[in-house]
Amino acid sequence: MKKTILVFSALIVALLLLFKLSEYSYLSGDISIELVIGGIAVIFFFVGIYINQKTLHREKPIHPRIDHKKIEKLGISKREYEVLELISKGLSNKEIADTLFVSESTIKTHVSNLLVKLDAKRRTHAIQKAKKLQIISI
Amino acid sequence: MKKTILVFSALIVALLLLFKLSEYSYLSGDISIELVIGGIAVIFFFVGIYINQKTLHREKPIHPRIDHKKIEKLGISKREYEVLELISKGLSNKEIADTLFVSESTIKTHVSNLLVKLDAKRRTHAIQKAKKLQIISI
DNA sequence: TGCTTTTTGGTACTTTAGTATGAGTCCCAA
DNA sequence: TTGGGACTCATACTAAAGTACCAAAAAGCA
Repeated sequence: MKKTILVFSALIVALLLLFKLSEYSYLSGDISIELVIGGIAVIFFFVGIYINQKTLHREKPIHPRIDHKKIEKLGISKREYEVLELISKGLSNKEIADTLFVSESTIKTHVSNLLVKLDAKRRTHAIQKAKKLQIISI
Repeated sequence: MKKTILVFSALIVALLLLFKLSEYSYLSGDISIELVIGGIAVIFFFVGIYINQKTLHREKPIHPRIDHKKIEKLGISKREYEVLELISKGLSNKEIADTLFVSESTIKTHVSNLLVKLDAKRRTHAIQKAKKLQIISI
């Protein structure tokens, strides 16, 4: 955040300096107005690229986004989704049960429902399908 | 590619138009030169962002590659790796056996060895670990 | 050619996973 | 207040998965 403010402050200063420069250049007749404008255009073009690069680098890791609409469409409930996430982390039914403070029977029910909803034969298959549907972010 | 050429052509045209506009505006005295330059700066700033956005989107999918050196380091053999890939696709031992034209016993042996080498408790855990180690590309 | 690793396969078990079915609780909307 | 969905849990099985141990081809290598 602080860096962003600094960059924008620098930009404003640069802009003001360019104003003065262009004014001076034009009045003195050394440089044509077209060159000044072209130069400014090029400079700000690359400044835009630079700024975008910097901000994008922090958004990249967020890239694997989950398709919440698809989860809804498949009729996967909140609890079932939690189970799905833990399955994808490689936990057993017992471990998932302990994590969510419920019995293993409950987890088995959730898993069975998940397999139907994801049209998967096994939990590994469910992982692969969920990943393909961009429902989970492995 | 064609789109890129179109965009750049449009940019050049826009630049030329701006030249003429600025010239006219300045001579007629309707708009101050500062405003023209400022406008151009802002426009090209966002054009830079736009261009960068477009080009970056095509570089993103190239990201997931597999670390062959890590596979070697873990002592995973060629056949074991094939099995690992099929596990990650959600196949059962029997299905893997049929795919590779060997018996299910053989696959069980391979899977057991894989679990030891990947330090995983289950096949789902193995998938997660292999993904984290960038050994497979789910 | 002898030695090692890989790949293959088997038997015998134990442990997880997954299915089917039924049922109780809670909450929310009609 | 009643019906439906979500969550919970249990029993009883069946089906995979995984372990342990052994052993023999096949492939690679020195």
